[in-house]
Amino acid sequence: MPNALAQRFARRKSGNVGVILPFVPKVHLFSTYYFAEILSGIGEAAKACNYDLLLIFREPDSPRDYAKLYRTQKVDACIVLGAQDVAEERAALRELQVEGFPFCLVNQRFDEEEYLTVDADHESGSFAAVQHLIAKGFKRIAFLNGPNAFSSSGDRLAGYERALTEAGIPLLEERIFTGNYSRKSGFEAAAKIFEGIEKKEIDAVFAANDRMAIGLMDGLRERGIEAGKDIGLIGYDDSDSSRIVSPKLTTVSVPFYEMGRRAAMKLLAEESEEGNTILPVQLVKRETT
Amino acid sequence: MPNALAQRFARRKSGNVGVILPFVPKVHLFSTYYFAEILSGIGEAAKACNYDLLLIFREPDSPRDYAKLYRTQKVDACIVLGAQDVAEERAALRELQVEGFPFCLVNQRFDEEEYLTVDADHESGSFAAVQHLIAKGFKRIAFLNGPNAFSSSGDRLAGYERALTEAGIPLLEERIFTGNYSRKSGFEAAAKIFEGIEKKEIDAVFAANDRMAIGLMDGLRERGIEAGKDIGLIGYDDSDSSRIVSPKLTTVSVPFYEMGRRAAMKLLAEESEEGNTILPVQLVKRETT
DNA sequence: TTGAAAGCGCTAACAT
DNA sequence: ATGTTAGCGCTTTCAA
Repeated sequence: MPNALAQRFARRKSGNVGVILPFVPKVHLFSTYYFAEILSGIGEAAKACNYDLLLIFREPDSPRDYAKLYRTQKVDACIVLGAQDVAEERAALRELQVEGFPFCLVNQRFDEEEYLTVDADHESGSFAAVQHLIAKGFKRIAFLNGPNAFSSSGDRLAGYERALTEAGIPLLEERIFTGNYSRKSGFEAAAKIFEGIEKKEIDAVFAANDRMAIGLMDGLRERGIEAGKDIGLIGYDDSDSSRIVSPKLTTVSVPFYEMGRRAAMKLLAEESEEGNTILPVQLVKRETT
Repeated sequence: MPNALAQRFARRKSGNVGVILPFVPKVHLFSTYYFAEILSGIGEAAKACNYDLLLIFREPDSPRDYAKLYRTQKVDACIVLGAQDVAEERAALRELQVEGFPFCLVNQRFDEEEYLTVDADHESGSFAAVQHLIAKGFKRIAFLNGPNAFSSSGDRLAGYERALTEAGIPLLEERIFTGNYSRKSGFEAAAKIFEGIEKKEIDAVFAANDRMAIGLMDGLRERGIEAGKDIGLIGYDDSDSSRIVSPKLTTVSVPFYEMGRRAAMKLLAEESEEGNTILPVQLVKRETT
């Protein structure tokens, strides 16, 4: 039974793929459907390619020294989850690129850069969601987006705008709200969105993820507004919660598991695709529309 | 910047803690609150002790050769999640013990064995849950348990029995049902439990986890029975879902994060406790009771 | 206190 | 094809 440590040392290959997990304050990290699915997908691919999975928990204070993982030979490649478009992240990723350390981003793009990326088509997903609301007769559609440090937020905004524009519905600044993808931020957005509903300026909401949509549902319910009855509501992710909540949430299904799998494949498989992969998403119609 | 591979090779220490994850068919593994929380807790402790986390995804067909992980020096210690009391598992763990390979079980005990273990007090949790139902005036309390390959299932049964016995309520075999902790199995149990409700033989249900409780809620709703109104219902785990579902589920909160952290500490910290650690759980009263 | 050197268990290059 | 050996980058022991 060969000693993997000696083997890897002699080969100068760690045999590990690192999975870099973002720090999510308060919420224990994996409590989100999102990471869980991606991680499982990565796990499948890694196993198939005979790699081990090293989990890297980022910390809030510590610098993002991703390159160190490669220099110390802890990993041969990394998958970066929850990367954000902020200066420090850009610098850390750029360093990897310059040094030739292989990595792949999941669900995040940096448009000017030529990074390996696996993303989902959030522009189309948002377009389909908003188009569905329009088809259901809603005309004053608000949008509760996430922080724009995530490319998916920009993609969703673009899809929202395109759907409205194609339908000839004016695009109003005051119908766009920003949360941080947490349930709490959705709950808090209910105050302002309720005002809009009262003033007949909002008759439906498209939220950028299920957790915010569910928080919003709760916040509106406290004010006597029932999603699916008094207003239309669509979430995003098709998480377990979207099926459990009542009324059941119309949402957009994202192939997170497959995204994780493909990201790992890009790094580890023999013949792998280059550049950016974009996977399709799908609207799932339920009771809130 | 020292080469960790060379360092570990020279020291004959991998610097890795393995986390052995059970294979859960169909359901992508982490989609459960349970593992997510435990894993985060392990991550915190591992980082504090300067260990890296190696994720080991078990496969359905492959044998449980845990010892190989140590022999090949992939890990220095392991935390076993979702261990089951079946022959193959017992043999694999016994081998680790005999060889002196350190490991810790989470949420599972093997009573005759002296393994390092971190568990929660499910007997007390179940007792409190059933006692609460009794206090609410329910008298014909059914129990939807999980498979008895898990020690927690046995613990919960014991708590259920003790609460009934102390209240002088007869223990009836036909009020005990078995699922497999999946939402689907809860949903399916609704058929038989509905019969019991119809016959006035059941007026409340204690389910061994939230997912089964929620599946049961849905199944009963299809038959016109509303949890919290027509029957009492208690789940277990205090997962996110229990708060999202409506009516909100009364449940038992388990410190999964802390359990993971403590398990890792037992293996990695300088001065660490021996044997079995049992952490308290807490009843969380919500709308279904 | 500082420095030199053997050796960890493999791989890979080379020689047979 | 098969066997031999240097060397991977550290740690640790032992000598100076």
